[in-house]
Amino acid sequence: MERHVLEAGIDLELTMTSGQTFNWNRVEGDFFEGGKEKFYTFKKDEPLIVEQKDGEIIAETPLSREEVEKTLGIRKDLDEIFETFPEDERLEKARREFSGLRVLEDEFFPTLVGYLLSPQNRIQRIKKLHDEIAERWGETVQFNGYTLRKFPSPEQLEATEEELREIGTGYRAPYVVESTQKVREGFGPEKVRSMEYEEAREEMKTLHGVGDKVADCVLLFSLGFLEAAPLDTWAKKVVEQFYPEIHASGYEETSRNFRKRFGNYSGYAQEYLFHAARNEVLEVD
DNA sequence: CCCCAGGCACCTC
DNA sequence: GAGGTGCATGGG
Repeated sequence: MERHVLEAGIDLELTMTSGQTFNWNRVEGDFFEGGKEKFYTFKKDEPLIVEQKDGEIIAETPLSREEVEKTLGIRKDLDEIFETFPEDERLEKARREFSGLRVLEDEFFPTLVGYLLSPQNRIQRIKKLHDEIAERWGETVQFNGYTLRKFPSPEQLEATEEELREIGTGYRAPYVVESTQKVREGFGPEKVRSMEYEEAREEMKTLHGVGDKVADCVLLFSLGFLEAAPLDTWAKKVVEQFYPEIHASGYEETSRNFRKRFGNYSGYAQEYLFHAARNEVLEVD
């Protein structure tokens, strides 16, 4: 893969395709679309933020480091983050291989729905289902001659369980129906954000379809909890194989051990290890 | 036909 | 809290 690392130390291509986000789309070779009226282009190797309103482009701004970071929700230098980790050859190897991989802070609701669809599913298929929901319930956005769909708001996503099953969500359909209902009724990210991490995870788990792992994903990828380390099948394999002293019988205890070892940016450690394992830079099993 | 995929809810004990 | 089971769907 051709790498293009921005001045801010972000490899957008790598980050957007790493499996953490379902909210961004490639429009043509070099475009990504966000959930808002903002778009990115790398045309002529000049990264731009393109902002528009009602289909009209109102601003094309060269990507300054600050703007990139603000728009993507990145608040911390990668160097500073890695400095907080203990000496670790696997993390260092992963970083050499995937430098520029960052953790984004996406919008809460689209992220929540994405991970509600994630249990026992493939990443590509989660993305497909996420797009299908946008297609059926989201409003259209015109951009530079393209017609795109935004992911629906909780109010717009008035889908029945049967309708969601029709598009192939399977047994996860009621997760989306019931959790969307709770968000409409006031379950909001603000309250969760104000909590301490472990309390926030418990709060997230009051939503139907949100267990430990999905809670950690939503906390890490949309609510700014960089200590949240989702222990998915890949992370578990890495832990069992390379960090047996961290491994415990239950999710909660393993999570505690993981955070004890890797600290306040455990989410980053997980993301690099996850990516390394999934791409066979770390050989598991 | 089989097995598996960013797990979860629900049920026991 | 720990441990087992059923679960929709699609791809290999």
